[in-house]
Parts: sequence; C-alpha cells; structure tokens
Amino acid sequence: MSENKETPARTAGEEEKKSLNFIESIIEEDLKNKKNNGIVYTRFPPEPNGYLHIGHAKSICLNFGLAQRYNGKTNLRFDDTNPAKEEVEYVDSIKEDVNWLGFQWEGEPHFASDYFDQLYEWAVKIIKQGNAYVDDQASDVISSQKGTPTQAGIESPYRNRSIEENLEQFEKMRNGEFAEGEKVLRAKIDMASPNMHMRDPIMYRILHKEHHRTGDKWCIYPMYDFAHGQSDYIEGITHSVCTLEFEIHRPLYEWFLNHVYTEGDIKPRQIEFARLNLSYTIMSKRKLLELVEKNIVNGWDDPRMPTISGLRRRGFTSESIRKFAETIGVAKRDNVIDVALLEHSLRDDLNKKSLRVMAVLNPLKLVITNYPEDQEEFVTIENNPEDESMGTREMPFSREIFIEQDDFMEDAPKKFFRLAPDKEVRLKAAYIIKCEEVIKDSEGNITELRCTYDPDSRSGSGTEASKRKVKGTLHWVSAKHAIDAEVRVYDRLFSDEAPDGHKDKDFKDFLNPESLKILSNCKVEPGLKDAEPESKYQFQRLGYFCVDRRDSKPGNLIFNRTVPLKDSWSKKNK
RNA sequence: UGUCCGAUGGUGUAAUUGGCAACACGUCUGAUUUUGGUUCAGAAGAGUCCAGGUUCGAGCCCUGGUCGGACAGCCA
Repeated sequence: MSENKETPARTAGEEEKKSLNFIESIIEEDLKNKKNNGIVYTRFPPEPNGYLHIGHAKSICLNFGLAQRYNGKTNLRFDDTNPAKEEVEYVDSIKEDVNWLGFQWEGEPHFASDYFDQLYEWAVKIIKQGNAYVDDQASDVISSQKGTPTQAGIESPYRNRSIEENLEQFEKMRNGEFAEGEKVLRAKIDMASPNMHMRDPIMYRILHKEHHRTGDKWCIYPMYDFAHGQSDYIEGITHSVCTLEFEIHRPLYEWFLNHVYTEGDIKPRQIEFARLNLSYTIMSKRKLLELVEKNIVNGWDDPRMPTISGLRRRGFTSESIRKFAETIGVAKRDNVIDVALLEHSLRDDLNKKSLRVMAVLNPLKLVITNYPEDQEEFVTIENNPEDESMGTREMPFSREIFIEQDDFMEDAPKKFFRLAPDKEVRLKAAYIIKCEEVIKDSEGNITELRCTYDPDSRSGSGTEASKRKVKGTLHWVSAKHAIDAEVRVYDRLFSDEAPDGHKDKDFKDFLNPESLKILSNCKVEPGLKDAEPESKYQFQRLGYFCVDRRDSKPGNLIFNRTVPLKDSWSKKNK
C-alpha cells in the first residue's frame, strides 16, 4: 500500500539529503555488492498470541517501509509454532491491524505451520548429518546441565546415540508414542559455548495439543530457533529484521541455516533493532493481557490501550502512526520515546483534516436577556481554518445557549480571558455578550448566567461592532437545538513515566485513576446528529474527538476524546 | 567476574571516503489569531561515557577502562 512518500528521486545537482538508518545502510551495501541478485524481501512475523501494539507498528512500518523504498516485497507470516498460546482471533485481528495501518503484504499470509513438513525433513537431515539427537532426559535435568552464562554445561548421556537410533526415536516422537516432556530433539553443537543458545538447543518438543491450523496432525512442534530462519529461507526473505533480544540467537539462526542451505539460494540475514518503549505506557503483551483479563480495561481495543486497535478506537489516524514511526527512527540503542511525540504526530495530522464543531462537555445555561424569546437565526462558521476548501456551515443561534462551565469564573484572575461578571466575550461566529447576572441555587452553585448581547456585533456582518476585539472567544451551542451526547474523556492509562520500571512495585500500582471520565450530558451542535462511527472532529477549543466505533448508535451518540488541544493556559495555571 | 550489543542536549534520531555537532519533540520568549489551537519569529539547552593514542584535524579510527542492556523456557 502506498505511504504517499515522495519518491526519493535524486536528480543530479539536487542532492537528496535524507540520511539512512543503519538497516538501510546494510541494504544499500548489499545492493551494491549484488547480494541476493539485488532483491529486497522482508517479512513481519508476529506470533498470533495477542493483539498488535504500537511497538509492532514500528516494526511493521520498518519492514514494509524498507521493501517500499527498495522496490521489494513484504510477507506477513504468523509464527505459530506453539499451539498452546495461539488463537485464530489473534490471526484475524493482526491482519486487520496491518491493513488498517495502510500496508498490504505480498500474496496470502504465510504461517510457520505451513512449513512443518519441510522442517521435519530438515530435522531428519540434520540427524543424518550426525548433528542432532533425541534426549530422553527430563526438562529440569536438561536445564541443570545447561550451566550458567559463566559456567560451561555438561553433555547429555544421550548425546552420542547412533544416527539410526536417533532417527527411530524421532519418528516415534512424531508418531505420538511418547508423552509431553518425555523426549526432545536437540542440536548437537557445544555444551561449553560461551553463548547459552548454542549449548545443544532444543529443536523439537512434544506437545499433544490441537493446533489452530494443523489440528492434530502433529504432536511435535519446532522451537522458534529452528523454525524462524528456515521459514525466512523458504520464503526467500533477504533481510530478516527483528528486535534486539534475538541478537544472541543469531549464531544459532546461522547454524541451522548453514545445515540446510543449498548454495546459490537466497540467504536470509538477521538484523536486530531496538524495540520501541513509550513513556507512560507498557508494551509487554503479557501485561496487556493481564489488563484485559482483569477487566482493568474494556478489552484489547479499549481506547486507553497502546494496541493498534485501541489507538484506532481512540481516534488515531493510521497516517499519524506511520509518521510517528518515521520520526522516531531506527537504531540499536535502548530508547524511551516521549508520548508527547506520538501526540504531536496525531495533532499535526488531525489539525489539517478535521472538521471544527461546537460541543459543550459541561454545560452551563446562559440566557441572553435582550434577545427576543421567539427569535432564532443561523450563523456561518468555517469548517476548518486550516483548509478553506472545507467550506462553511450554518449553525442555529437563539436566546438560550450552553457554554462550558470552565469558561465562567465569578472571581476571575486578571489573565482570565473568558466570561466573568461584567465582562465581555465573543461567542464564536456569533455575538459579543456581556455577563450581567449570576444565578445560583440554594447551595450556592451557579446554575445560570444572564447576559446581554450587542446586536451589531454579529460575526462577519461588517459593522464596527463586529470588528471589535474582545479578549476571549467561547464555543457554545444553542440550547433548544443542541443534541445530547456521551463523551468519554480518556487520559493516559498510567500516571508514572515508566510504570514497569520499578523494581519492587507492580505496574498496576501506577494506573491513573482518572484515565476515563464519562460525561453523559454533553451538548453538541445539531449537525452531528448522523455522525458516522469513527468520524473525527475537533471540538472547538477542547480537542479532537471521534465517534466510538463500537458503542455509538444513532440516537445515542458516543464520542471518545482522542487527545486534547495543546493548552498553554491551564498549564501555566497549575 | 563468560558471550553478544550499546553509549551524542530533557527525549529521540543525524553528522556516508576523519573537517570544527544538525533536525524533530519538549521547554521558554515575542508576533499574529473570532480556537489560550494553528502559524510565524526567536531563545535556552550537548562539546559527543572516561583515559590515552594516531592525525594539521577525532563523535567517527586504535588501545584500555566505565556504565547500561540481552542471554541460564521443552515461549516467541
């Protein structure tokens, strides 16, 4: 899918200065050396055991972006070698999320499980080479023989079984003659290797589990290390990009590959980059799953979740996520990106595109006493000052309106540019009003404001009064025309910069108790009546909001606050 | 006292045959503004982990340290 990136067509004389990230440098070097016939083929290989999150988005943009840049292709491959953790629900959500982000993989999605036959054959081949053996020991024994990072391991007593016996045992494993954990197939490498992953790593384990695609055909399943590189090889992947924690697996990746590789074939190369960390956010699938299972959030696509489906439901655009991924870059050092940068890409995109509308979240009734009771009129308002082509629209105005409670203060400080007793303010696109009287209930709560308006001050009328400068401009909505809506005001899920960075505390200790506030008697302008699910708006002076794609129904409008507008006023007055 | 990897403003990322540290976010001014938004103009903020070395010249190269991360699942 197109990313709308201007092609970096470098015309002579006009040096395109775009610098390369380290992966692009590697690729250009490979291209220069005619490696793999000049082909660039990447893949995005999630395990279908959860929903994709913003960290995956970085990887998706990277892998697909690389292929786009170098006229290559990208596969979507599900790394489904562990039937205990994987589900079709996740497969479906992953496909949807990748597409929504704006990318289309080459051909049909691939599955590591498609290669189980081939992988089995290769395992047999490696046994025949004398480089793999069946170990009958229990898991804890094998583990204790592994040694430690600073201490060599010891060899299994089964390490030197004959090839024939290994072949026979492995076949029996496959035929289901053993229970789970009874035997494993191991590569015969080096129990004294300084790299733990090379100490006779397990290639196959017995799992009597139904697989979401192969059903009960198999009861032995390959481990990640034995499956991944070979899957890359089968698919003709040239650059296998993964995160840093696999760096130490690379010698093993290459070891397996070298034992099945045929000269002349494309040989995949593993390249590792630093995964994304975001401030105020957790990225671990395990922890995200915990939030879902404990109902701390409302599902994987809760708008507070960093999942792609959560961000989507929150009101993020895929463009803003792609832009974000491009902005943060790719490198090998650990990093923590400030969420403010994500929010910046979002606002930047939404600012250009979204329709400005009037919505009052916490309504305060305001009566314009000198406006005739039976009168109403339409005022004209621009749809987006950033984009004239979006035109204007008409909005009803009448004697009783609602304004935001925050826009009135009885004892206002000097810098308060909003409404206060005896002060003037402009109602956006309408008139200048002056506050004459404050009505309160018996408990002293302000229930209503009485104002007068200047009939000559109507916006756009051209009169002197219409050009008068007043300090503040308020958004409003006509009381009798406004429609009701529920607004879900979301804030960050965690109140701590690094919720999972505390040694002795659980990440759940840092949940922000105000991450969701439901406002149920909001008033929005009548034009929003038939707003489509997922449509995005700027609520004038408040922020960006979208119609909830799951819960909003005609007649029961529900908006999610995507992100507030930047606010230098409340920041100063904290 | 292992192996692999990393180290540049508050945060990210650049600096591509070694040439006197750039961009973005954030922060702070000021201007414009019928959104306390946007836009515009400007400012502050690092001398590149440390110590040596090579060189006319080092963030880039060499040596030795320091600090941080990953690795001891029949997870991926």
